[in-house]
Amino acid sequence: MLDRLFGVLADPTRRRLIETLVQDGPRTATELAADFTISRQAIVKHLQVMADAGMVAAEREGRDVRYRATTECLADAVGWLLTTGPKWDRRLDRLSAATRRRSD
Amino acid sequence: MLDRLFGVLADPTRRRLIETLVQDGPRTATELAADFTISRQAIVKHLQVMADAGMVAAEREGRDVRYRATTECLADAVGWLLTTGPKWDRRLDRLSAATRRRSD
DNA sequence: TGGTTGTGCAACCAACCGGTTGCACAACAT
DNA sequence: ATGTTGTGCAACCGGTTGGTTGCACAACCA
Repeated sequence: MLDRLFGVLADPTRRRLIETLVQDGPRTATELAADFTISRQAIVKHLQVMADAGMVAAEREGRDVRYRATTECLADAVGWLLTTGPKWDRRLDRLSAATRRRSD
Repeated sequence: MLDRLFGVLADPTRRRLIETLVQDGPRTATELAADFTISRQAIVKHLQVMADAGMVAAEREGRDVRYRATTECLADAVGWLLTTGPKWDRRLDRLSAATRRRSD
């Protein structure tokens, strides 16, 4: 799970895809491809990897497939950073403490 | 930078290496190799990638090379998560707010 | 000095990855 | 019914990656 999550985050194209979906809302692969230099199929491949990691969801609308950024999927990533990080970096320690204090 | 950082985090062996170094303190490659099933050279390769990402530092002591987890290297990773995440997940939004409030 | 132990370097391998192209098929518009 | 447009699938390609083995060399120990 963490593997796929961080794996997605490790690729700049994938980060850009996420940012786009988060800022501009759900888009289809062909729409997204217009903003990128790579082909639609390459985009689709990325989106499938991302869907596999639980970071986007594919929703069919007639002929189109609209991809939406999935919320709450970063919990594991942040979780790992905040459990391993503190012993490591005092700044993260404070951040981790802040999380515990403000969690609901 | 983010690429290499998340790239390191995406590999379970590398995460285990980090956890080991963080918890048990600096270790040499041969020492580490004893706790893993893979060869020393494989460990060294991982450590080099991690050093390249600024997550560990290699320090020579006579014949040995001791690897130490580098502090403050997660700043960029956490930074990205906390800038992109908030628009995405309300829980991260609160966390981000907490960071800004408590930063020094 | 000679043996032991740790590191460094290089070659090699199979598998994976990011990307491409080509084409079939499904759905919409006219 | 026909043309257009979006999706899905598969093959293919070069580069990277995680791992191996073998060996040379440097440093410590006796």
